[in-house]
This record gives sequence, structure tokens and C-alpha cells, in this order.
Amino acid sequence: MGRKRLHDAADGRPTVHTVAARAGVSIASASRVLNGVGGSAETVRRVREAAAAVGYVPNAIARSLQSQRTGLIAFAVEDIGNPVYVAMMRAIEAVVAESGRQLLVHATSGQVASETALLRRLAHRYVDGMIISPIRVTDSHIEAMTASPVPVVVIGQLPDEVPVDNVRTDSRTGAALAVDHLAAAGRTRIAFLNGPLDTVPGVARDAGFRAAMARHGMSADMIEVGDFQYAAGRAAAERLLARARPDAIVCANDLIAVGALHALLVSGHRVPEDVALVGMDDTELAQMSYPQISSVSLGSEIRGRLAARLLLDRIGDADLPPRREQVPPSLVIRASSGGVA
Amino acid sequence: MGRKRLHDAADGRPTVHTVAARAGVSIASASRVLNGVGGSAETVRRVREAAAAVGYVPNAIARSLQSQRTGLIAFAVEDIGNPVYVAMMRAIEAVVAESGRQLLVHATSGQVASETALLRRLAHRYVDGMIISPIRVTDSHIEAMTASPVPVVVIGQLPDEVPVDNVRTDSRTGAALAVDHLAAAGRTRIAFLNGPLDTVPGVARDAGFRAAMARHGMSADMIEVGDFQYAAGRAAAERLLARARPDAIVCANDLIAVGALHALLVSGHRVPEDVALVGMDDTELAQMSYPQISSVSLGSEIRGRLAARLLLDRIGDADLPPRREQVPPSLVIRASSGGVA
DNA sequence: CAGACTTCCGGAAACGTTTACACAAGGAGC
DNA sequence: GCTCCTTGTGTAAACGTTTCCGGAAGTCTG
Repeated sequence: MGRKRLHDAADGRPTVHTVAARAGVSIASASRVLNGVGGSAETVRRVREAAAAVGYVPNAIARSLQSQRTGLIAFAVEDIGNPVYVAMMRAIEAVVAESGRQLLVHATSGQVASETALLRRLAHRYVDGMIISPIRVTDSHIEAMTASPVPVVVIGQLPDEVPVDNVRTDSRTGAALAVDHLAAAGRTRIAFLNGPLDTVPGVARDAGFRAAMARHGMSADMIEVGDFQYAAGRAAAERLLARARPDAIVCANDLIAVGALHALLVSGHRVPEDVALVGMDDTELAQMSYPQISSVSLGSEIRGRLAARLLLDRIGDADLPPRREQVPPSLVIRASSGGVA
Repeated sequence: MGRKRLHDAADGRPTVHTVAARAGVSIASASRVLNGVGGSAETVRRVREAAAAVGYVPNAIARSLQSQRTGLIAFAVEDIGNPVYVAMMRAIEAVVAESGRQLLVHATSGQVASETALLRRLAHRYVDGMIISPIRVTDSHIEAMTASPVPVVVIGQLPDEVPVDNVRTDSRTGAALAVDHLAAAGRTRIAFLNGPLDTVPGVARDAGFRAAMARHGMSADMIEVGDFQYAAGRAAAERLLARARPDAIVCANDLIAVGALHALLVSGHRVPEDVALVGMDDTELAQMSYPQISSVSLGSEIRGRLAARLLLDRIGDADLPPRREQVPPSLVIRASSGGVA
């Protein structure tokens, strides 16, 4: 006794030293065999056997310290309960997996503190890069992003001068598409249920809605604001219906639209006969509802895929100039606005 | 020249050496100041200033190698598109955040290879512990779990002899609750839309349904199987309606139930008048639908919270005996089965 | 059989932190 | 003025890997 666990880690688990000692070889040889590079047949056999016997599991942290890579990518998102982020995540995951890396998701609950803390923590090298889709962009976000030691790609609008890879869409135009569609269908009293006006998408969609309404000569006086959730959408619709008689509603995302649909049906309105409905993001939620909800697609899968590619490119070459991709919105017409069922 | 970036990391970023050199102190002092322990007023000032000047960001990997902790917890889940996992995640997150750690989520897409690869990779020390909710449990899962160097907690059924902390529910009884409720409401032709029979929940719910039907003297001959997704639920319901005339449908989860609801409404059935519907998991989806869907709650928040606590306890003391928590199911009655709207 | 090449191996130095330990300086107590 | 304690500092050893480098042994060529 006394020499037991001599080469083990602090917690008693075997290390490469343990394996090497048991196999009667140097740690260099053990390491080589365990990584499958070099080693004579006999050495390979002995090391493999020793590793299996002691149940050796490499310590990835130590390996990463040496290799300067972890093989992990993070996707930080504000509300993973929103299917649009799930769609993005799936697209990102596909690209990331293809590169042999693993994707981790972090839900920030949209708190600025939490988001920057995340950047501070993960970006301290636990991951090789991260994709982040903030709905609010503060100075501290920007500072954290530019100071990050690992590459960061942003999905969403970003001030032009920030030198960070960036995939954006144009939800201003997206909101306008919805209005145009409803106006063309003869709707004249179009309401808008938006998310918070201190968010980037909130202001863009508000601007798009107002501009399109003006263009059609209609007044934008039926606007309700809540957050981007189902419950808020339902509540906003109830407030709206209590004070006005819209014949169409544009919603700033699909969660809000589903909430609005619920409020409409509960209060006996027919959709789309009495009130037409258009959501935004074109998530699976829009298809799962009955009637199915027309929705402005902002190309979430495409944005996810592009963001992943930008990130991998930058990991491959840190000196690339900052790039910027733009994905155009498009309208998907379904039953809720009088399209085909 | 020649001595420039002498103390920088390989990638040119400043290290604690860089900061120490610039501040004219030893790396020990620099480290102490940066961690907020000790240091004279003058030293603190100089180090802080130097760190800010060079934009020092600590390398978390190196720190973790030394401290043997990362402060990260992982939640591995099969399909993050299913709201039940989002609910669990939120509950876990709350507990984990309280302990000052950060939660990461990994969606495994239910592939065994991916799940065990995950265990192999993350559990190699990138995280301090992980919670996993597999719907299939294979030998390779069990092996990976027991060999894991970091604590693992399983949400879901597990063979009794596996010495792993475990939070389970009883979805067998859950399915029976649904049948009892429908039978009590006078439904006599009860169908069942289940998930795959090679999954743990799939077999449990099948057994529960059949047992309850037998107990009520009804034959369990209207059963359709798909996967646990919306599309499968809708397709299964369509198959069912093409060959039979149920007056009630039990669904193995809420996604399936929403799919079934859609199929029912499209084909002109009234819910609950013609066909009553009960889902399972009691996710927000059940409340977002119209009519709202009755659902068997399996206490996902509670299970998440318990799992997180078990994990933290085990991280605190690895020698604890394996523990097992059980959460009972309960029925939440809504409009789709004739409850209150 | 001499030399040139190849293959395999072990020692030791990294990777960027934290921290145990030793030591110096300064103040308080007698 | 001596000891004793406190406070601050620096040196160096960890943490568990990978990998560079030099040397030993074996193989091929002419």
C-alpha cells in the first residue's frame, strides 16, 4: 500500500499515467495508442488492454487545454419554447454535426444579464464558437461580442459598424407583406399585435406595419403590444376585440397569432370569414393550428444554416473580413387568411 | 521586436502572464487579484489596469483543468421541439441557476448513437454533471451512464439494478387515468394513438391503456402507432377514422393529441361532442389548442426540479447511495373531453 | 557490411490556470 | 531591541493531456 492510485487523478479515476504504468510503457506511447497514431502491434495491444481494464476515460478538458479546441458550438437563444428557434437549432445542428462538432443550446430567458454572462462564460473557451440570436441588442451585448475570444455569429439585426458576422432578415418588409396580402383580399380594418417596442424585431415590425398601412391609405390605429408569447397574444387580442372591430389581424409572430386565434374562436368570431389572421415566422405552430395560419416566413432554417456556415468558416480562418447575409421574407398563405385549406 | 507577444497565448491573446508582466508583478499575484483574493491596494490597481489595457479574458478551460469543475450542467433530451422537455428544462434551469451554474441543452434527435456519443463527449468532463431523458434505454446507454466520470441523473424508467439517480413517473397509470375518465363520461368506443412500441413510454402507455380497457370490459382494438410527433398523430388519427368510429381518443402525448384534433376537425367531427380527446404530458400545447385539450399531467416541472436537485446533491457528495424519486400522474380536465371550457 | 532510412519509443516541454509553500517586510507587544 | 504575528509577494508545482525531439533498433540498398 502507499503506492496505490499513484498515477490516478485527484478523484481516483485513471489517467493516462495509470494506463501507461499498467501497460509498462511511457505516457507518450500510451497517448499515441489511445489516439490511434503509431505504436507497434504489441504496444497497442498492451495499452488497449490496460485502458479497458482500468476503465480509462480521457479528460476532455485537459485535451482541450492542449489542443485549444473543444469541438463544441453553442447556440444562445432567448426562448427555446418558441418553435422558430427550434427550427433554427435543427438547421444549425445539421451543419455543425457535419463538421464533427456538437451543438449545445442555452436559453437565456432574454435577460440581458444572463446573455452577457453567457458570453462571458462560454465564450471563455468552453466552446469553439457561438451563435446568438438576441432580441435586444445593448451596448453590453456588443462589447461582450467584440471582446469574445471565440468567434460569435449573430442572427438578427446589428448596427452596421459592429464587425461581427451576421445573418439578418427584413421583418419590416415581412410585416408589409402581410398587410399587402390582407389589403389585396379586401380587408380594410387591419389590426396589429406586436411584441415589445424595446426589441429589435418589435420596432422593425411596427415600422413595416405602419408604412404599409399608410401606403394603402389605412390608419394604423388598432395596435396592441405585449410580449412575444402565446398568453400575451391572447390577451392583446381580447383587449383589441373589446375596443374595436377589425376584419384582419397581423401578428408579430406565430405564438401571438395562435393566442389571437384562440381569443377569436372563444369569442365566436369565424376565421377567416369574420377576421383574417396572419402570423410571422412560419413555424410548425402555424400548421398545427386549426384553421392553419398564414404566416410570413423569415427563413429560419436558412438563417440557421447560414449562421452555422459563417461560424465554421470563421473558426477555420479568424482573419476573414466580417460577413453579412440577408434572407428575404416571403408569405405563406393558408386558411386563416382565406387561402387554401 | 522579438519579445513582442512573449507572454501571449498561441493565438495571440493575452494570458495571465501578459497581464503580470505588464503590471510588473508575478503571475501568482496577478491571478490572485483577478480572482479577487488578496493583493495590496497598489498591486490590485496595477493588475486591474493591465488586464483592462490588454483585454484579458481568462481561459476557462485552463481554470477548469486546475479546479476540476466547469460550472456547467447539461440536459440531454431527445426532441426539444416537444414542449414537455421545454417545461422540464425551465424547471431544471431554475434550480441549476440558483446554484450558480449554467445549463446547456443538447438535442439528441433520439438516435442512440448520438446519445451515447454525447455521454462520451460531454461526460468526459466538459460538464460537471448531466440530466438525460432517453426514451429508449439500450445496453449501451446503461454502460455509458455507469462508466461516466461525471454524475448522471435519468428522467425516465430505468432497470432497477442500475445504480443511477433516477426520477420516474408512472405513465402506465397515467394512461389508465385517461381511460377511466372517458369511461366515466360514458364513452364506450375508446381508441388509443400511441408512440413506438420500442420505447419505454410507448410500452408503458400501451400496457396502461390495455389494462384499463379490460378493467372496463372494453376491447382495445382501436390502437394506432406512430412516433411521438404531431404529423404522426394526425396521420394515425386519419387511419383510425378511416376504419372505425371511436367516440373518444386517448393520445400518448400532447403532440399526437394536437395532430388528432386537427384530423378530427378537418373531417368534420365535433370535439368533444362526437369524439372526446385526452392527451398526455399536460404541455402548454394542450392549453393553446381550441378547444383546449384534457391531458394527463406527468409532472414535468416537478420531475425536472427533482432531477436537478438529485444531480446537485450528487455533485456535492459522490458517495450518496443511488436515489429514486417517483412522481404520480394526475388528470387535467379541459374542454376536449367535455370538461369546463 | 556500411550507410541511409524508417519505425518505435521515452523524456520533457508545453497548454493557461490556481495554489501550497517559503520568505521578506512591517507593526504590535513586552 | 527582541519576538511574534500579519500581510503581501514570488517560485514552483500541480491539473491531464498532446507532441516535439533525440536516440535506439530494425530494414533496406548497393
